[in-house]
Amino acid sequence: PNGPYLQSQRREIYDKYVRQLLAEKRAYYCFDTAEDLDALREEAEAETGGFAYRRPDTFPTQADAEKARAEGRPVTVRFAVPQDEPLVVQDVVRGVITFAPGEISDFIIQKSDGFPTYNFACVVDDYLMKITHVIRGQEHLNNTPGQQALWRALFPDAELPKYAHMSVTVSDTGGKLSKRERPKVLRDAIKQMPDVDLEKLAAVGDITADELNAFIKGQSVPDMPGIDAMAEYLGVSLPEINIVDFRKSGYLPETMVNFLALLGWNPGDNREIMPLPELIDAFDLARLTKSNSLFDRKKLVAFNTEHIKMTPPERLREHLRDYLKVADSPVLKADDELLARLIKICEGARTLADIERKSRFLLTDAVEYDAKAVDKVLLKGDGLAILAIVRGKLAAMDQFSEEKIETMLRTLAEEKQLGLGKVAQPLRVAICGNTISPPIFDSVQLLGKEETLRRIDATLKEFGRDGKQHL
RNA sequence: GCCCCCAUCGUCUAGUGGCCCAGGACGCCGGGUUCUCAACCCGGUAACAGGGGUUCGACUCCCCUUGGGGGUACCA
Repeated sequence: PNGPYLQSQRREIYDKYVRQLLAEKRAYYCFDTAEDLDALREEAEAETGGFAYRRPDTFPTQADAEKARAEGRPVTVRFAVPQDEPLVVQDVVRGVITFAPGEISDFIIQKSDGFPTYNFACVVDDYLMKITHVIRGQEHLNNTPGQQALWRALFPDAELPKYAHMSVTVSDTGGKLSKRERPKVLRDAIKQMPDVDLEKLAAVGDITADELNAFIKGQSVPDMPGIDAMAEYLGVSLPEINIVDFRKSGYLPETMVNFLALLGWNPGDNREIMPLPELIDAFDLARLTKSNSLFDRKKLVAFNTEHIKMTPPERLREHLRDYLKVADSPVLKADDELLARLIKICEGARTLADIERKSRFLLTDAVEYDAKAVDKVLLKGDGLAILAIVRGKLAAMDQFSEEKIETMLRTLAEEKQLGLGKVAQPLRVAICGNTISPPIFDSVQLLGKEETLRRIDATLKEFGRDGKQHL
């Protein structure tokens, strides 16, 4: 009810408060160009102190401002920050923080294009929108004394909102967890690949060869879609940073909320894995942590495993479907019933991507053989011979249920005095091309008798000398 | 450079002067279970950054050092 919420639509509101400050001599016009300010900063640096804008003894008048504007000089408005006493910030997580007089210098509240700066707009907005708590990252702590001084000048009778400055989540490579990490990883990867086709790569990223070159040299960064496309083309996996990255990697929304909540906060007991309602109930501003935290992806995966286990089946199915859409997976063809079944037999999966990976073979026609798996399971030892026997047994079955398939395979293994693995693995590689799949009995049953036999035959033909070797 | 914040196992953290030769979780290591990958079960490893104070007693309070992070824009 306090809108409009677009800054461009709130210009009159901000202007009103700027005029008020100007009239009260708590703000003043400035006509410095960018070059002027650069020079001032350089000067200040030479004197080893920090830069502080020097307030003029007498403030320019409205007429001065109009004249400057007419002459084409930039006109900005600065807030005259109270300099007679320290600025004290009361922070919910950090307590009392004192900034010495002079530490916060007069900052711009209205830009030369007439727009308010963030530090001004947020104060006006917080007041008008009746904000009670300002909860943000530590990077804003140094803005706070200025903002609060502004609040007191503008709304002396109104109580300040509560301020809570949270710790920052840092990356294992040092510094804030930042979007810039993705391009950086890609750039380093490209440098490691001497014979990459740069022309093709630029085309994939939808940028020019020059732009790609500048990117590799570290002079510029293309937009994210381009970065993503190039990474995919090169087979480089980028660290997840944006929330969509985590979605694409198969993490549940519940996992992200839970994990992120525990970075810089804890409930005070040993609880970690919590469903959303419990999390909300347990949350308390007073338990925010002061020190920075590092984003540990291994622990994230563990959290996701737990959340996949505790999410109700129907809900998990919806999450899976969302994931499959994002991943553009062939498994998307599966109906609700099949998806539910896949979730069930993939029990213990760590991410939705795990489920997808294991289920793929059911929804694709061509089997992609993993060379290592074929070599180890089929070519070395009696894999092919056993597979031929299994084929015969499967072909002879009239009831094709998981139970019957299990009984058959176990009996066969016993007869041949082999571990079940010796019998199951060749079959697994034959139907899905690698050694990773749901339990073999379910896998075979879901594939169906006809298709299973077809794939076994194709495998025997592809890798067997005559396809009729015997044990 | 200057200003601000922070400092317990590898990581996230519990701990607010005696309950702590420091608890939990993830990881890691070892073992068990097992048709693959996971999951699961059992066990283990591992920390109060350093130095000064204060106190009968410091992980806990104070100071310094060191280290990490943030800010230093007519960006948000």
